[in-house]
Amino acid sequence: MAAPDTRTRLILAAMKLFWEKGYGSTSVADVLQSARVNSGSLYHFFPGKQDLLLAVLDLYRDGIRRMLIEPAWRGVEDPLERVFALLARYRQSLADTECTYGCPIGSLALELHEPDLAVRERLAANFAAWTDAVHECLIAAGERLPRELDRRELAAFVLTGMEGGVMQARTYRDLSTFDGAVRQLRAYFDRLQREAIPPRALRARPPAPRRKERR
Amino acid sequence: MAAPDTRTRLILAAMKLFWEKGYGSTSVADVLQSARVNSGSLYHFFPGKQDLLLAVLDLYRDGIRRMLIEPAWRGVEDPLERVFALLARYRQSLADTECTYGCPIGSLALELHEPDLAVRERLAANFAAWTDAVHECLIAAGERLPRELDRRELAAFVLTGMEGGVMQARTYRDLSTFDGAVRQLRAYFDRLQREAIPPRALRARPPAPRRKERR
DNA sequence: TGCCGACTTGAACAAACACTCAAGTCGCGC
DNA sequence: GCGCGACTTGAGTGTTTGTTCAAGTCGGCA
Repeated sequence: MAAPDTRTRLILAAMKLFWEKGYGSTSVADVLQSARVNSGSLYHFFPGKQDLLLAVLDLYRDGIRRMLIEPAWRGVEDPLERVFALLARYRQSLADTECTYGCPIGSLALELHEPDLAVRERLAANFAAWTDAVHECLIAAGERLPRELDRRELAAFVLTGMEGGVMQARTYRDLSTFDGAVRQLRAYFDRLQREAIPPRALRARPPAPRRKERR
Repeated sequence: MAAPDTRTRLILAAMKLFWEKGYGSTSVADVLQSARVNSGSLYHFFPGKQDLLLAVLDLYRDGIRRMLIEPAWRGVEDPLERVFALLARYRQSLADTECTYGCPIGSLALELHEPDLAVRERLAANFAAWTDAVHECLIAAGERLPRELDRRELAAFVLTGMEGGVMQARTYRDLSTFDGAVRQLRAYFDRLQREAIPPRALRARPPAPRRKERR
């Protein structure tokens, strides 16, 4: 593992700090210190602090598959379980940090009230990439979900549930609302599946398709 | 309407600015200018900026019934429709501001990464008051929902859906994800209700709910 | 060897920040 | 009229902010 060059060191340091402290509360000096870089170098690579944020958001987006989604799906084949495996990953992140760090994109999305178009576009791209992954699962689930169900809308709703759950978990410093949100989401999925089962095949569907069953 | 005194003028100005720009991006000078107050007066009433935030959060909490929930429920008697009337109010707020201002509490909850206990407690109290209102509705719905349903958990899930929907609406600058989240939430509620209907009374439930009905 | 452009260094900058304070105004009880 | 405490005034505090820049290092190429 070669030592990362200055530019990526800056992006990685900014990524970490924006996640931990938010964008506004992270000073350029913080980033410089954490990356062990002088200010001149930063401004050699980036016109300003906001462009550093753009690079961070681009890195999130480019790495969302390899760093987030694929690890979450490893060992989970059932497409609907993959949706919940993704949520479990966020639960783990909350648990590891005593409910302080949740979804970096969501935090930034609500923190930034002055919405430079470039920033908003990248936030949206990150949300879209996340939603796409869930959407794939819902499509792969095929007829286990009602035919007339809007799968894209449901995928976005899963993101909604994750972000809202993370927000409450962080505020209460307690995982139980996050768990409750996941449980309600699962209850909804269960009902959708029950409804989608064609009557003649009722017996053919065991309660849990594969892997561990949890409620 | 008497002119508000200095203290409340400060709180109201801060409330507006924190909503529009967030806490970190609102300077004390902004508040002073907007409230037409000198800095000495502010520090006569409040030890510091954060205590101003505490006062704002207390005001939100104290006014949540009169200013938010009761207006949303006016003219809506059906308890389950009241849940969606509350969501409709947030939709209106997003629509009125071109999807820039959503839920002030949610924004603050994700913006503040350094979580002074006092601030977090008030954020939590605001969430709890909101959830309580929805909880009341779910209890008032009585047997229209499954008996074994955890009504408190579902109430928190409604908040989850609202906050997540607001977050995406703001990011995409588009109401459609918010609407989609509400639609999915309604689909879940519909299924819960359908399931709760005792079989012998199946014919007694018309598609559109009116006031509370006997089973 | 000499030169050039890519990159680094770190002091310096003005603006913005939250906050302080000595001086002053004002209404009210005596 | 007097004194006192509540409140106001606004210039001033020191610090932190994002950003600039002249000077320097260094590797590769002619």
